[in-house]
Amino acid sequence: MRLSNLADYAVITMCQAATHCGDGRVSAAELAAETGLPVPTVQKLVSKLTGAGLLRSVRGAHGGLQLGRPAAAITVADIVEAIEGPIALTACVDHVACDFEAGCNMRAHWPIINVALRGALAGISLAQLRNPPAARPLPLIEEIQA
Amino acid sequence: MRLSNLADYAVITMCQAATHCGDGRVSAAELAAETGLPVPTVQKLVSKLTGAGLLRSVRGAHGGLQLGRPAAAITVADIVEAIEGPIALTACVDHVACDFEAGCNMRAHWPIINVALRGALAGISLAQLRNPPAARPLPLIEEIQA
DNA sequence: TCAATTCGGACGGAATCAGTCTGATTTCCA
DNA sequence: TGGAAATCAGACTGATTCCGTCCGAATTGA
Repeated sequence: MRLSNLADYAVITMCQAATHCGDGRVSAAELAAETGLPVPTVQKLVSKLTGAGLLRSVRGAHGGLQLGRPAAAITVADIVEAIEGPIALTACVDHVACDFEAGCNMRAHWPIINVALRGALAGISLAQLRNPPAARPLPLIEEIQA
Repeated sequence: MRLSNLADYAVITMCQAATHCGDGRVSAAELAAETGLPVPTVQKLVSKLTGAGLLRSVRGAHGGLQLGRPAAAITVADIVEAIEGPIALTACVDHVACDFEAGCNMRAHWPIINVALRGALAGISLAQLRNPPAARPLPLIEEIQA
């Protein structure tokens, strides 16, 4: 149920990249130095984030990285999905057959849980991360149901 | 971001145990046979579930297991927490120091995400699992924010 | 007192993940 | 146009965690 370390690092890295938004390009080595993460790890993250379109890389001398979209258009859900793949708590939602379906009535319930989780992650943009969170937290699902 | 297999199995096992609610006691071996899970695995699950109070075990001859509370008072969140510990996506919410706090503004945001996730799991009781889910799914967090 | 049943901890194998390294590609400058 | 610099991209190794299994101890009913 824990987020992988790489996904956690990716959020930190993207957050740091956003602070260089107006500075032109940033190298992966700079991001590593500023965040304290190992350089090869940041390179690995950057590779996946670029593939997902969240970062845009320019190779060659004086190359570097920049955000692929405005910070407000990048959410935590986007970053997590770029590193870990689709956001889902169980494999059975990925259309993979489950060996224990006989005694399992959860199949119809997991999508609801997954949507709630993804919604929570998608509700936080990179732009919001640079500011303190809203004073009023999101309502609880329990309160909504009541 | 995936639920561990054991947590998934625990939900299935509890669901099966609930079907024996009126039959007195059930042995772990019976639950294993009905769900198709390995017997030792079910025993391990039962041990943790009993420790959390979700199951009640009676030792000795003609012993067995029964629900520790009414099915309506046991939620998926309870089961998952019994197996995996507190529901949280990142370690930093557990009051564990994070090495990368310098460039990390996520600290204030994770509790919101965690609460939303736990709420989604806590909104589904064991009694509900035996019936098809409500026709109207829960609202998306995105819709709530709008 | 004996037999049946469960609980608890310890062990081995497997899979996944984090981290490191080396090679290929691209661009700028002389 | 050629060389050099800086970057990205993929493959590999080591370690951690997790799953599944087994065996001994404790408890209860006959």
